[in-house]
Amino acid sequence: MTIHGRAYRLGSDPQAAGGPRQLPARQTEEFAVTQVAQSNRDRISRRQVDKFAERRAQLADSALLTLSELGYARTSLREIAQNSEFSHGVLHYYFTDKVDLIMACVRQYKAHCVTRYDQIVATSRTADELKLEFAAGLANTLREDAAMHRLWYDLRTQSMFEPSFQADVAEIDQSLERMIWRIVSQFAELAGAPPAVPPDVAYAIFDGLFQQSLLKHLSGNSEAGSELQAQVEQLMDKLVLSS
Amino acid sequence: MTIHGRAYRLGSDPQAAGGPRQLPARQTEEFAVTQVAQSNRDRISRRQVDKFAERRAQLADSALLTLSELGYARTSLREIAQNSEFSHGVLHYYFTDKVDLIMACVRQYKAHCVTRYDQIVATSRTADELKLEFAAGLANTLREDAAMHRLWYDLRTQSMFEPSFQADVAEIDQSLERMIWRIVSQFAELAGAPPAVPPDVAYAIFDGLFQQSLLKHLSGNSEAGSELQAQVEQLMDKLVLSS
DNA sequence: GCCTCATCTTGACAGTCGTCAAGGTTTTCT
DNA sequence: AGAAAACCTTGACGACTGTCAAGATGAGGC
Repeated sequence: MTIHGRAYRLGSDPQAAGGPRQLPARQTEEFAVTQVAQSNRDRISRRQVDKFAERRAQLADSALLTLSELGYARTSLREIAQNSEFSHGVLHYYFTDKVDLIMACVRQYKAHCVTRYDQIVATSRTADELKLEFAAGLANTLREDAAMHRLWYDLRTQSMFEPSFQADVAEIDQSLERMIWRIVSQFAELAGAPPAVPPDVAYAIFDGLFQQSLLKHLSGNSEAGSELQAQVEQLMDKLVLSS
Repeated sequence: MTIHGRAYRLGSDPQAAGGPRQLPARQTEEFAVTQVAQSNRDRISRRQVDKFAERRAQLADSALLTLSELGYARTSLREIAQNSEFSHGVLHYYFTDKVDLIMACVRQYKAHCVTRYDQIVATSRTADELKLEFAAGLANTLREDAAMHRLWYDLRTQSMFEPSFQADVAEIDQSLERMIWRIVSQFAELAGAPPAVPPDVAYAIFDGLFQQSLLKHLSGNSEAGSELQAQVEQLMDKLVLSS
């Protein structure tokens, strides 16, 4: 009756692959259950789903560390498991396959990353303040989270070869574009001048700058961070139309 | 006496790993050879070196095709050999290991790529002409050589993980930066205004734009090429200081 | 307390990987 | 022509890969 406990992909639910066992899916097939038993079962299965999703997140988090250290090409499931507190079998229990795991990692990454500058956007009172804080924030994450950033570029490039990565990667890329646009448009508003470039161009510019700086930083150039900071400060002004 | 025919890495020669057999290296150890015999031997070994380098180039070319189709993570030496007209053993005859092969590919790529716009730079008579031709050229190679470009981004990202890739990748990236700068500085000169950004920023901007467009193109957006073209045309004017 | 099911470990499978050695084939030199 | 060296093929090795099944372990509901 019950699948003996392996993760499986739910056709309808593209996200967290639907809880432990197929309990939530099975409910609809059940016949004649009392109202109270039904709601009881709901409560239970929801708890199970939560636990399942929690461990998935925990494993994805751990996998992110390994991936960011080795890169996609050199990371095996066994290596990921070894850097977690579980054995390699668990991965196949919580993820249908490697792609499923990697995608969970990508989504986990997004959660960490995408709201990074919203605080700055919300609190900055002048265009200059926003510009300086943004530049400093970029330089800081370049230095602090270099490994994670290179993983993002790695996975994004993988999506150019692996169609199964495309959808999720594209979605994150778009939310990064929106993140950048919140900054640029707010900067333009504070400066009292319209933006000089559309959202996708603004994102491409900062993404290109950041990637170049990351390359320099990871090849041992310790000035890459402050250089990026200066570049961003000088560039921001050019992204709004001066009167 | 003679190594039985395997490729080996020469400490002094970082490039094509020094010819067939160790002949060129052995000459210095020889004692008492007549002048004519020496020059004769030179002629011979040079021909052998040429042949050796030729086949290396041929194999690297073939490998580039496979790599650009599958990406670094999914390309094996056996797959590369299968897409060439040789067996998998030859690769180990002409290349010391996988890294050696990949680096040969990267250098091969550079030869194809780096002078792409020099013709345009040399013949354009006005700033507008240069701008339009450059934008059209970028859009064209985006469509025609998409697979090769994604491989470049793949390998460049690999260099963030693999230190053995760093030197060669950095060198190519710098010559790409110079390529872009030849265009921008010539554009500025024709426009009669100084460039608004330094070389590294200019390169980062176009690289970012191109990479975003490549992502869109490879995910099925058939407008990516013409969008890139329009973006570049609009952006070029902003890269020189208007009076 | 038992019983059930979720969870996790262990071990194994069929492949594939990079590498290398032995030997056959072709080219080159004398 | 014969010898030597260069070139290429074949087959194998140990290690590693993703995946999966069988079973141990543990917690929760009755």
